[in-house]
Order: sequence, then C-alpha cells, then structure tokens
Amino acid sequence: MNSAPSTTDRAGYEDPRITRSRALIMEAAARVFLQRGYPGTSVDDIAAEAGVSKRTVYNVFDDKEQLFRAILDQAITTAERYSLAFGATAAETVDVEVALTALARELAASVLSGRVVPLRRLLIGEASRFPEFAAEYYERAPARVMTAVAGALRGFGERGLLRIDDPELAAEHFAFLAIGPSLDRALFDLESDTDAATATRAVERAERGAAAFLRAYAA
Amino acid sequence: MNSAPSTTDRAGYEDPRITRSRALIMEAAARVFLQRGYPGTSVDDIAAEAGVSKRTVYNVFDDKEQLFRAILDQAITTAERYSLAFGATAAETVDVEVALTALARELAASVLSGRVVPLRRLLIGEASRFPEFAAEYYERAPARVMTAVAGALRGFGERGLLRIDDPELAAEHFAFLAIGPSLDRALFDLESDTDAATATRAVERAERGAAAFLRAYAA
DNA sequence: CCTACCGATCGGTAGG
DNA sequence: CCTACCGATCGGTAGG
Repeated sequence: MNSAPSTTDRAGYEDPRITRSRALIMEAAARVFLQRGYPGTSVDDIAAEAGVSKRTVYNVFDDKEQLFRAILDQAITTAERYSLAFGATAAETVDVEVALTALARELAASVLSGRVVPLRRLLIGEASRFPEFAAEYYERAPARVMTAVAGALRGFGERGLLRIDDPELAAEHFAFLAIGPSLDRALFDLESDTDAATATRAVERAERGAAAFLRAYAA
Repeated sequence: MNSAPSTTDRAGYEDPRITRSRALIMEAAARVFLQRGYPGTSVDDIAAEAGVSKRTVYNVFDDKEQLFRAILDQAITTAERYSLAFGATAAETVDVEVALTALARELAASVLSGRVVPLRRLLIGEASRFPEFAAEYYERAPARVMTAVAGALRGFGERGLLRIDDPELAAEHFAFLAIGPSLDRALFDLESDTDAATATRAVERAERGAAAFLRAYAA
C-alpha cells in the first residue's frame, strides 16, 4: 500500500532487503517525528537516523506524508490490539473497588508512558495540515479504549455493583477522573515524558480519581 | 521589548504608526499561526494578512519567534484576567447544585469556544521546539483557572455544602468531569471548532459532569 | 550508498 | 538628519 507496487511480486512476497529497510526507516521516522515534529523533521534526518540513504527512503515510501501515514497505521494497530485486551480482567473481579483501582492504574500506565503522549502531540500539532490523521487516530485509539471501559462498567452495572445509567458517559467520567489532569499537563510538559516522579504522581492521581468515581457511581 | 529600542523615546511614547502596525501584525499573526501552525506560517503570510510589508514586520518585531512570543503573552494576559473573575459569582450562591452547574457551563463556554483550543493545539504541537512556551502557558492559564476553581470549592467545603478534603484535587475532578472529554476530542477534531452541535453537546456534558461531581463530593 | 542537483520557498536584509 | 515603509532579492535549505 505504502510502497511502490513493483517492490512486491504477485504472490505478495517482498524483497527481504526492502522489508528490513522499511523496519529501520519506520523506527527511525517514529523516533524523529515524535521528537521534532513533522515539519521539523527532514527526510535526510530520517535516512541518517535509519542508516540508509535518502534514495532508499524514497524506494520504500512514496513521499514524506506516506511515511507519516505508515507510522500512524502502526500506532493505531498497537492501540487497537491493546483496547481489545483492556478491561478483560477487570470484568471478572467481584470487588469493584479493587477492579476499578487496577483499571485506573492500568490506564495511567498505558497512556502516560511510552509513545502515546508524544504521538498525541504530533497529531494535535499537525491537525491543521492532516485533519483526517488526527480524526482517524482519535476514533480508532482513545475512542476504542473508551468503548472497552464502557463495556466493563456496563458489566458492573448489570451485576448491581455500580449504578450505571449511561455506560459511555460513565466511561468518560472514569477515564478523565483517572488520567485527565495528568494527560493534559503531559501534553504541555515535555520533561514529564521521562520523569519518574511525574509517573508516580500520575498513578496516585489515578487511584484517587477511581475513588471519586466510586463515590459518584456507587450502587 | 519586542521592537528596536529606537522606536520608543525616553518617555515611553511610541510612534503611533508603529503602534498601529503592531496591532495589525499581531492580529494577523494570531489568526494565521492558530490556523496553519508556526512552521506552516511564513512571515510573508503574516505581512500579507496584516496588509503591511514584510519589512514593517521586522521593524516591529525582531524575528518570527518574538512575534510568536508576543501572541502568547497576549493570550496569557487574557487568560489571567479571565481566571481572576472566574468563579467569583459561584462562591456567593447558596444552592451548590445551581452554582456548580453554572460553573461547569461557564468553563465549557470559555475553554471550548474562541481561540483556546486552537492555541492549545499550537503550543502542544510546538512543545518540542518551544518547550518553555508550552510550560509557561500551562502554568499561567489552565493552572490558574484550576486554582480559581479550587478556591470556589474550598468555600463550599467550609460552608458545609460539599465535602472537600483536597481542594486542588477536587478542582481537577470538577474541571475534567465538566470539560475533559469535550476538550480532548476538540484537540483532535478541527471541525468541532465551529460546529454548533458540538458546542451543544459540550454544554450537556458539562452539566452531567457537574452532576457526577456533586454525587462524589456531596457533604 | 553518495554527491549533486531541481523548482520552490524559507527567514531575514539590502538599497532607495 | 531621522524613522517607517516599499519592491526586490539575498544566502541557505527544504522535499523530492
């Protein structure tokens, strides 16, 4: 899809050298895009970071935008896989307080660590240039996680452990009580990406957010 | 500060032509930066939008970055003025449900309309290039509003109308229940900026968020 | 894989 | 003489 058709034969096999180059380039591009932004990153930067020539980059990807698209697809795939697993364990627990506290911690750990926050910065910052990228990511990543949370909360509601009238709204309340303040601040504060103290505070906030949710939605 | 010292005499008077040019340039720069981003905007674009020559832009501002800084200062000043007034009326009310619902609506209206969301996109997107701009904005705008909300909630707590142990945490819970989901989505969805249906849904969400807060923090 | 190069455009500055 | 402003163009770099 993202590469020239000629690099793949009719049976779908790709030259292993291209496969290897693609992986190197995508990893390098993700690293550099997330750090310096889309316009702040030149294709030369990516090629140098990947240890390939610029010409190789253009052999594997049509242009800079398609490379961005490939990075986004990869991130969305990861997020979708994650959202399927999310909350699966929580739904089996009988102690709703324990389950929701664990769910809040899990949410904080997954959203506030790794590349999620840098990717959000990138997509939000480029939303005017690539509105469809930002919108698609939102629908296929955070919105899916929200749906998974809503499903778990509906389960608790049906078992009489919580009072849930509107699972989608309740999921939003749960998620934003748990990680809303931490996430919002993280978007503006680059240093927090690697700061251990920030991570600790985020987990504590998640726990206290879950506690507030439990008070608001107690059966 | 931003202009050459020679344009202002010892008494602080500035050539009225410069004052007028500065206003034209800043309004144009705010419009274009917020729409197309910092690197996506050329100084020529700004000059054209302001109806002045590029040379005039460089007579008033040292460079493109200082112009960005001036826009940011203006936005921060507006936000600080707003945060001082915020919640002043709420603290006088006796009916806490009415007061908090009004506060939530007020928060939604002020954050989700106007230039706040586009400015957030700009600062978040440029956080890697201008980390101090993003951090300063956060501390002087959203963080101040949060402090104002915390003050109002503390007042309700002291009057026995709410159970508030930690006003700062409670303020975060209130704010993110009220506008967290709407704000997060707005950052990714450019069309929502001018969409009336989105605004209506945001107000409804704010009201239901305030209701959840009241359940969690009832005395 | 490297150097060289293109058409276009950038931020910033020259002379008048 | 000064400053503000103009049309034109600088050196350097972007994506391709």
